[in-house]
Amino acid sequence: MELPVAILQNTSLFRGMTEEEIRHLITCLASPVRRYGKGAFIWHAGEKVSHAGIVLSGIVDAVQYHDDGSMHLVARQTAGGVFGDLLMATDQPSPVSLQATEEAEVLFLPLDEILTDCGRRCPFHIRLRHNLLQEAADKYWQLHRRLQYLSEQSLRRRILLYLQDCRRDMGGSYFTIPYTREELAKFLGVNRSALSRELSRLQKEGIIDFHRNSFRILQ
Amino acid sequence: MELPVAILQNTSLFRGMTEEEIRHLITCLASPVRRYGKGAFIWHAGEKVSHAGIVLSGIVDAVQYHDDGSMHLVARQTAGGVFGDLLMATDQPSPVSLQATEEAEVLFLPLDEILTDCGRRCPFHIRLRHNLLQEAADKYWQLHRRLQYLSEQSLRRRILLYLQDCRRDMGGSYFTIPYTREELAKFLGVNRSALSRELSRLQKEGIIDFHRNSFRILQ
DNA sequence: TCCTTTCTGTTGCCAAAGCAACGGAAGTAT
DNA sequence: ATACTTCCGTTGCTTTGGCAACAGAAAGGA
Repeated sequence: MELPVAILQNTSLFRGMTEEEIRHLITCLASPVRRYGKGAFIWHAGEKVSHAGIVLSGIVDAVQYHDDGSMHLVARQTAGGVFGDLLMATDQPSPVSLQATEEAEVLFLPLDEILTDCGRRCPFHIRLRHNLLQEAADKYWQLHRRLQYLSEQSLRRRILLYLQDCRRDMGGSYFTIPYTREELAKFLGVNRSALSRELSRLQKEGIIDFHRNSFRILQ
Repeated sequence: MELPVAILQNTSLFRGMTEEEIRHLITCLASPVRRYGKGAFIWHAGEKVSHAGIVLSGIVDAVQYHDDGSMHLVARQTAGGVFGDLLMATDQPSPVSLQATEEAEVLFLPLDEILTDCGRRCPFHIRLRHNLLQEAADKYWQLHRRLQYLSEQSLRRRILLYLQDCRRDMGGSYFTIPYTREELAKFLGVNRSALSRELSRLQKEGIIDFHRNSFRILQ
């Protein structure tokens, strides 16, 4: 297939490279592209992973199946998203399964080839490693932030902390959040109706203003 | 000072290298060693970080100071521990401060030199990069696991999930946990007395057995 | 050994939040 | 326009777990 190099330029791993450099690199790495049907598993939980994947099209989810049969969405990647970067680097078996929630095309990058110098001394190889490390670090701090929300003891403080972070990230007094109420409740680890109730209280008390997904912090 | 290469051999970053290789590498990287007095700050929150640090002696804590003046311990490293690995890799300013809780000696490794080939083509340079990525990934999944505890809605399930993981990690029906009650409560994000109460209930119901830090899961 | 400090378990009270159920609003397909 | 589905706010009831205070056990120092 024809590689959509334009998509790759906007991925975290290939950021800052020219189309030509990316083509060169993918040749160096001998990266295969695979297609997965809707619902197909890319890796199962418990396996060891040796590649990272870049989603070229479709949706790839990291999911966790619990003992009681319930399943939990850990992360979702769409076109341009990277997965497996934090799995291939560890010796541990994967705690999550990777599944194509919609039919998906994936470009795989083998860890060994990323780390090793390919012998042609491509300078973007260094850049790739830097980008990979950055991707891992960014994901770490993202998780760290979520952990801070869950560490707040009161629902009110969870909400306010989250909204303040949102405002800071998006800059501007009005901002929108990327979740439905149900999703936000799950993200903050609380009951949906309790979340709605507390949001209403905050609005009554003049601390925030909101409608649906649009929010504003008043004080 | 004389570098304690023996300590370094047991660190995650230099794992799998001979003493000689480590010496060579440290020369390559031109890694400085610094000493910090008790309470001294290594980095302040908000700064950008360009080095990782290996603790040679003493204690280095990653802490977070809240608006209300309270402070929160995020991570602690003692001799052989690595910090800053996940800070230097991101463009974001550091969300935590690094502080020497006890007088400490630290070996610093500059990110640029880790990523770049030093020109002498040392093969352990590759190994170092691999170890660094692995360290980052391991820390990520550790955080992920903690997040799973906090995502459990009931105290009972948090406790059981944690204890089951402990048993799995330590292998054997009896196991000990590395926290006091107070610390465990904070780790699981619950009130200490509520934790004690639930532990007692679990014991009364014959689900677990414990005394102080020694635990056993009965069913 | 004795004193002091820290750690742990226990209990009563109460507020915060989970749960379930309902109804209206918004969005989508026919 | 209508029917249907999803999303959101509201409310009453109930439970969980936070909080405070106390007492006994363990640990550490003089």
